[in-house]
Amino acid sequence: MNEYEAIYAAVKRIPRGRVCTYGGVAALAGLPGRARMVGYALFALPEGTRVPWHRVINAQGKLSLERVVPGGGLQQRFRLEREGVEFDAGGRVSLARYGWKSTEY
DNA sequence: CCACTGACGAGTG
DNA sequence: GCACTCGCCAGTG
Repeated sequence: MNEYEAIYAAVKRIPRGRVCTYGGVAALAGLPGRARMVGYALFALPEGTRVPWHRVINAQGKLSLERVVPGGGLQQRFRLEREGVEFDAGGRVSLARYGWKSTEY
């Protein structure tokens, strides 16, 4: 299994209605400290690959997709809200409430 | 081989 | 809470 697949597998473990940080996904994938690799892998995510990528956000509770394509974060936000994840006035997610840890579930 | 870039994180001011 | 810097490492030219 290459590192990308390991990352995808880690993302698939995130329960519905929860979110995980890039660093968290990296750790689950066995790539501690390689948060950027997670972002790189998700950027190169082939369409058709069933991965809940929208549940992956940065440590600040923001949607990083917005950095790449302004406006693209709306789609991610909609998907999360549809799962019951709430956003604050700043458009950020409370990791204290929705952050997922591998020890749970 | 080198320089630069990037869905990031942690530390600093 | 925000802006900046540095460390991280695969891709790209």
